[in-house]
Amino acid sequence: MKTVSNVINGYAHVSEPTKTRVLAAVEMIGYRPNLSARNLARGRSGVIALVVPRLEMPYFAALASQIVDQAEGRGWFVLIHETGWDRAAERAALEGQFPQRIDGLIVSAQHLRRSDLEERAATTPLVLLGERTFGDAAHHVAIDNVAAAHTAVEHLVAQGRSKIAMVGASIETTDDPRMRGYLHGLEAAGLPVRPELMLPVEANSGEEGERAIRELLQSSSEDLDGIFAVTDWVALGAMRALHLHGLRVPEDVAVVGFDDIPYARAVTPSLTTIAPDRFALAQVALRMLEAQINGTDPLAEPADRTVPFELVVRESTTGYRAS
Amino acid sequence: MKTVSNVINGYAHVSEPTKTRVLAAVEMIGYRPNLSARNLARGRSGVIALVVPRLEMPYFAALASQIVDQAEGRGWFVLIHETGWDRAAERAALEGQFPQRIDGLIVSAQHLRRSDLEERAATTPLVLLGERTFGDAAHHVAIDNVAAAHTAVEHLVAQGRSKIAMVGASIETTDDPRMRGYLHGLEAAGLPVRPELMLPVEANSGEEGERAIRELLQSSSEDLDGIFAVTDWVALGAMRALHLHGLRVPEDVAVVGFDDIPYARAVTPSLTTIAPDRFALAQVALRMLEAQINGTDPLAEPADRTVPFELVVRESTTGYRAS
DNA sequence: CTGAAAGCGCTTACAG
DNA sequence: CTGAAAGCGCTTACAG
Repeated sequence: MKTVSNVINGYAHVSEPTKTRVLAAVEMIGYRPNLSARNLARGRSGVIALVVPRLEMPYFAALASQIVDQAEGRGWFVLIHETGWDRAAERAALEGQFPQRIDGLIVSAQHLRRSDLEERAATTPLVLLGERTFGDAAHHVAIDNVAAAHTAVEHLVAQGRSKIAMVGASIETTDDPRMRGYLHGLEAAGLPVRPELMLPVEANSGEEGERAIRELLQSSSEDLDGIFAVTDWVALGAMRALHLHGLRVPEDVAVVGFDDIPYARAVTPSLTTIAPDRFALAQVALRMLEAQINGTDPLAEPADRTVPFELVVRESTTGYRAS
Repeated sequence: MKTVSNVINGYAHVSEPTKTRVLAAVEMIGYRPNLSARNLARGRSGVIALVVPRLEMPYFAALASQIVDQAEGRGWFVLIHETGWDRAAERAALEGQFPQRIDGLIVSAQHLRRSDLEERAATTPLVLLGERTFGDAAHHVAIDNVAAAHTAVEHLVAQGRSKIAMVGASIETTDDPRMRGYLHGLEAAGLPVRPELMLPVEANSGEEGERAIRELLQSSSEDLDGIFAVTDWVALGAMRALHLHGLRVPEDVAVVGFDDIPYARAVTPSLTTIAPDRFALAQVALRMLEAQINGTDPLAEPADRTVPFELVVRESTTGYRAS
């Protein structure tokens, strides 16, 4: 019994011939472990939860797709749970209020604050995703958002743009990393910071992006030639406002988005954007979770980990090529 | 023991006072059943698989989102599995080759044939989703695709369009329901069928949609004024080709898509499309699966079920309204 | 290195 | 209507 278990679980201390015999038997009868039983015996559920605002949003769908794939390899199931951008729902998820016991939790938080994490009662292993960092309050994985935003602005400057607006929901927060990257980018190019081009919106939606740009264009100062949108979705809205105002992309105004959702390459003009390395994001998040669950490094402090990103240049900044 | 179990599972034959006492105790100690143990005892895994080509595609993400939500209410987990549009992967999924035992299977098939179902060895309860029907070879849920395509064409005709192309991957199949709806639509309007406007593509992708329309425009007969695309994704590609050719949507050519993915309302112009009732789709699929799993109607023949759809009219057919 | 035994938390005949 | 007992398929000290 124990020997077979040792072989199945890849533990040491099994003689080579015995191992071979066990494996042959496994092969012959087509044995596959019953995960319910294993989890019952181990006191685990075998399930991790992935909490996202809305699975329907392509960025989260793509992320979920990566996590599902990679979790499968570890014998974990992924319970996908949606918060609908609601802070209360995010806090509830933090406390592990699921219809099923959960071994770990990956949360893509939108509204969570540091205090939410400090007040957290649940001890379920947790990894946070997303733009905001929480210092040592939780394990966290993301791209370097400051550098990414800087890169986006740098690219706009390289296209000869100098009046570059930024649109996004988190813009009023002084320490928002993407805004800091935007400011660094302007500074590095020797461009002045123009507060009237910093456009905060209620939410990172297409509707809000459209409204922000429309209002800017309708106001007196119409002289912008570049837009950095904090998500592709916002960028699509911005492009709609430009179009309705009779401005061409990129001839009049160049646009850069963020996320590289599938539609970024399907729209006309296709969208230049920041593409996070989603595979790495999923991989690192799962590793951090695994380490916590197995207690591999129980003393390890919560850490911020960074994964690569890439600027994908498309038509919204460089125009149409001959086809 | 048995009594508590009866109460928890909502079985009959428990006296009212006893029931109240049990429930009070449950409440007090915060008892929640351990699903691993329950499933082990019941000989189930508590997991159903949802097989889709690619979760990243917004249509499937939206569908998955519905199914995940509604499955949760039944105490089921959803294992999401991707086939990458590969027929072999779809067949493998049919045989239940998962890393975990599965109680049931919902498959959104792209390339499956009737023979694949007839040859199926696995007996895991199965519900198929998608355009194609399989007669009595399997349980199946979908919208009435013939009627939906007919509605799309009818709408184009109502906008004064008469030279209406259809673009899609399944178009060469004579019995493709959307093509039949397209033909009915033309016939009902007294319009001639013009084979040169029926554009088959390799896959329902943006790239293919774009290529098909570009080639049509480059050929001699340039006189089209309407396009019915079998998916929104294909429609986006078609709009790109029109744009690059200097044609305006909808002034020169009106476009109708299919699926109502989130981006249909974010693009410029926003896309008129067929919106399947996704909630109903998920609901019916789960009910059919549940009936099979519980053997509620073991004698029931596999059945085709239909759920509602709706035409959502947007700018790609009626133009921009004053904002 | 390996076997026998207990136990994980449920469900389900089986008595009563 | 309700309790005692066995069993679901694993894992894990515990002997040897």
